[in-house]
Amino acid sequence: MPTARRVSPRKRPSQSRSRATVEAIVQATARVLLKDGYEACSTNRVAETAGVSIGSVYQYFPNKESLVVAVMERHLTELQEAMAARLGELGSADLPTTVREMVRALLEVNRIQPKLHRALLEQVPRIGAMKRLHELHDQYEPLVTAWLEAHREELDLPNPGIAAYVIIAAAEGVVTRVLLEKPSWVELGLLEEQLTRLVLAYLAPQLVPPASTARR
Amino acid sequence: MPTARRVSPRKRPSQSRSRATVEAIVQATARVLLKDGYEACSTNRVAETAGVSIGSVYQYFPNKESLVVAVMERHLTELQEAMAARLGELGSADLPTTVREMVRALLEVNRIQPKLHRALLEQVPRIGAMKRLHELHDQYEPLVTAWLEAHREELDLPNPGIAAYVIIAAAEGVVTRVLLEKPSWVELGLLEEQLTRLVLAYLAPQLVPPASTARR
DNA sequence: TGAAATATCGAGCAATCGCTCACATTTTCT
DNA sequence: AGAAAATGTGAGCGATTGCTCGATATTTCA
Repeated sequence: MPTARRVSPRKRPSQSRSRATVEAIVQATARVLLKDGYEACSTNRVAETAGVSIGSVYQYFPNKESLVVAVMERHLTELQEAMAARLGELGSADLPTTVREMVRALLEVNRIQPKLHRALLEQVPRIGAMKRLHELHDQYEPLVTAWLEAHREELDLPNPGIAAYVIIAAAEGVVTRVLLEKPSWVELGLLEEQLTRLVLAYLAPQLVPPASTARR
Repeated sequence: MPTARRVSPRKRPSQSRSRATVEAIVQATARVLLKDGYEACSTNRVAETAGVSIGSVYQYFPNKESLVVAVMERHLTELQEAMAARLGELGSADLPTTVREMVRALLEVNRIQPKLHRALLEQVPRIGAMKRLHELHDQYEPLVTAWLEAHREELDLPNPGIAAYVIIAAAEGVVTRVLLEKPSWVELGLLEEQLTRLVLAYLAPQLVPPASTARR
């Protein structure tokens, strides 16, 4: 009888040597994804790029998809943590200020590894890997909902849950698109202005200052 | 000397028989895409599903990607035409009414072949095919910009071009996401209400009715 | 009618894919 | 030290991929 059959092909790296291997593999996946896209991101290619044998890849990753998932997982975790940190700093200022702060946080968070972000958005198909992206959204939602509910009367919103969903989806839609198509707008601060107005106006139209007052 | 080498492998179908073949191929591509996803959408599979030999496929399509592009092209053309028709019907009512009409148009248009729409959004990678999707957006933009410019003073917007971009991106972001995640909201009419408010408030905060007035 | 144009066919090629496994090497632990 | 555990290796399997091409069938039209 040969060595016991391995049921789960995935193993956890315990020595520092193997942790470095896993690290190299994940980074290589990101690099290939960035340089040549998803279709070209074959397991053999990743192994070669990582300077590691294909066998080693399959010691820690059960299949091809899990490579991409790992990259996405990392990136999104980074975004999540950055966002959580920014939201934690949020004081109890008035509504316009708070909204602006949140918008600013969203914008800054979306500037972490923008090329990778773009590649992941544009290239990766399959809900399997993509689902994680929605989780990011799902994590903002209860926070925003709670915040809206706390200010329910002040805002007079019929349904905070739906409102939270709408503003998150709208903000993310705009940010994602602008980052892909008009990245310079972010630099110019145009986006911050417009997004703040979009969200604030939806939540509390009466608090929106006249447009001509807008900075720049 | 053998038959002249064909430079472009794509041929235009001239007889009705071949037009039917092309039709069958495009429909088969859509069907496979829908049923088994992008990865499973191989050329051989498409040919088989279309009830046509693989050779016939390559008479009219230069490569695999062009199959998916053809499907996307068709679908988006359909959406574009529907949208153009709806926008053409737009009367010269007041702002809130007009915005609501446009939102309604956007929602209805997005209900054309929703399953295919979803499959294309979720599955298809590669900017090559995806680029066409942005063109749809790009086509709304000048229309909305022009409309905003025509009502410039009434709205007091510093930059109609940016405003158009923002509301289109926001609306599309929300619609796309809701259609994928909460399709029932569309049926309930919730989305129409919220989107109208989102856009109207951004454009003219003073025209937004109190939230408690909202229907339902 | 019959030759040219158009269309269809499908066996099969070269390349690549994801992935396995028997074995070699390094590290850990007693 | 040496056994056991962890890690690394890469030739290569079987399947599939996108796609070609010579042969055949159908349509067009003078």
